Amino acid sequence: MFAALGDETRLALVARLSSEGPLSITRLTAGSAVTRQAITKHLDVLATAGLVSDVRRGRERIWELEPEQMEMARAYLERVSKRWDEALDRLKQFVEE
Amino acid sequence: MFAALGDETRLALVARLSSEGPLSITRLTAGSAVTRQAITKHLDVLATAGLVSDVRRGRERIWELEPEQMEMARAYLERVSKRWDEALDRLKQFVEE
DNA sequence: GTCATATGCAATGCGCCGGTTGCATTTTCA
DNA sequence: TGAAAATGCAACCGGCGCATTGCATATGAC
Repeated sequence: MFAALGDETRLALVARLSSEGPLSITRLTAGSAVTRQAITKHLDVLATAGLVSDVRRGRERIWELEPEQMEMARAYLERVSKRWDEALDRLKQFVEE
Repeated sequence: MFAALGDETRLALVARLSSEGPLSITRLTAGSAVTRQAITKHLDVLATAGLVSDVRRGRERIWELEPEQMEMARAYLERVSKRWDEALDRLKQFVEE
């Protein structure tokens, strides 16, 4: 899932969905430099990572964000940083004794 | 920097440094399935992303975490989720009016 | 000084990822 | 119904990312 966010185009898609709300594929393509097919593939990758989901509406396909997964990633990074800080504290204590 | 975290091996390295503290290359290699050279390259990638840093000590090279960058990533994810929630609230209000 | 340990450097190989192109399919609207 | 709009499907391709191997270099221990 970090891998999914690790591509410039995909991160841009997430950012756009975040600020502009649910959008169709063509709308998303209009704001990007690459082909509609490329956008579709990127959206599929994001969907596999659980970061977005889609809903059919007529002949178009509306994509929206799915913030739960990002929340998990956020919490993970927080845990790692915290464990590291604690480890450094222990190290400091050990040196000072 | 999400790309840096988006590789299994690299994320494992970050996790190990987080829990076990500063480690040398050979120590890190011992816990992994791949070659020392692969580990070195992964550490270089993480360093370029600002996630780790190294210090020479005698003939070995000690790597440690650099949590500031991870904190920035954490904050970014938080902002994105928040903006999204606000966007949905606005949408809901709009529909209800 | 010599040997083992820890790391550095370089060349190579291969698979996957990101992107495109061409065409088919579905849905809307006049 | 028929044309245009939105999307789906499939094949193809170039490059970069991950990993390995072989050898060179530096450092510590005896």
